[in-house]
Amino acid sequence: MQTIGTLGYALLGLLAREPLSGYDLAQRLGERVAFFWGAGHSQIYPELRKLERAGLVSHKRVAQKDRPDKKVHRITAKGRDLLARWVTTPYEPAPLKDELLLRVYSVWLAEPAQAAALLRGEEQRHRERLARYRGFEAQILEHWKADLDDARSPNFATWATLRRGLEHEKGYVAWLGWLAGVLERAT
Amino acid sequence: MQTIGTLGYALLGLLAREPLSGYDLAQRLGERVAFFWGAGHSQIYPELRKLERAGLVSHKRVAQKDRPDKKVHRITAKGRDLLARWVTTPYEPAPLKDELLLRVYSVWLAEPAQAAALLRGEEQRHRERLARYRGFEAQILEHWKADLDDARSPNFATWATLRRGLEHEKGYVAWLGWLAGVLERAT
DNA sequence: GGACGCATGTAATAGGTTACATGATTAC
DNA sequence: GTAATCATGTAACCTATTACATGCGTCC
Repeated sequence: MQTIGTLGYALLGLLAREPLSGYDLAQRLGERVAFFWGAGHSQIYPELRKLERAGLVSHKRVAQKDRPDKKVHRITAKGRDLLARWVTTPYEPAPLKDELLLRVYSVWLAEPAQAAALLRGEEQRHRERLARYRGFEAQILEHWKADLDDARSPNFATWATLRRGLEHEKGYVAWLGWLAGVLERAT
Repeated sequence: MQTIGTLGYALLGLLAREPLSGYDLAQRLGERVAFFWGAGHSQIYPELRKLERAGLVSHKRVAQKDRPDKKVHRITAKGRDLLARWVTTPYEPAPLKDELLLRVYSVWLAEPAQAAALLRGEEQRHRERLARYRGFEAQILEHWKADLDDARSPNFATWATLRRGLEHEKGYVAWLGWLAGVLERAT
């Protein structure tokens, strides 16, 4: 029995909610769920084959009119069990990596005005992300209100991760605004 | 001319402040500066050789009594220039990866009590990290007060990254406490 | 004698990104 | 025709982790 990696659990976590094609999975890991994991399609397709060989997912080819065929992947009972057990497995956090913070660590060597411009651009990027997350939040509060105190509901779990994403973006925007302001005043 | 990667800039960023051995660099990237980057010694030693071949750092062997010799690395003028230019180079953020968030995304499949226990453990870990960062903050406010409004000072840059680290840990602790509470009440 | 901290490296493997590759259909 | 979206894959390369490997000195 081969051990499955974090990407595998990311795919299983998405498939535990709904059957999806490799393309769909790549969309979610490239854009929508991007506040806690990410992957490109070139990593996803081979990983799906691996999960299938391990009996954790199965697929069915589905013909579509007006579009190419797709392979719809479904999680198996075995896959669901493995995923459920993984959630509470003891864990060591990976060191977090943030290239922008790393750049700021050396910002004292750069022109303050140039650095401030870069940071204002990032502030804008994170404001947009925050707005997008607030949009998700509004939809959740509108459609899933009843699930938000039910720990057994997938919608509750989505809500929980989104709350963290929202706080992260809020804090990041505030920090970027503060730092850009300091650098602008230093010119 | 070879292009240098993010790890290379992490090492240059540390060496721009003070000369350090490979061992020292590994300490900082494994523990102290860990709120924005990380690396193990097996990655650091080869990378230092690479930076040296590119003329960005130089080293000098220093004998010590009671301890093995060490190689003290120093950034060159060329290295400092490259680092300063990199800081304001246009950049695309890497998707962030947080395995704990990924687990929470599937928490609806797990026993709430077990999940809550894992989260309380993480809450404790982050509380400790927060306390450590507050200790750094106290030292900075005591010794570097005069530098904190000088954008050209390395101490200002350290302070700026630490502020982000503090906010990150505060937000994480609050979120973990909230989520663990919800899961405990669901038992 | 054994564990621990200092100090430096290499080798094997796993994980991830970028580029290559193909092909259908729809909208402009 | 040509760009965009849907859809699936492979190959080459780079990055990062884990394990292997060595050796001195101090403390218990």
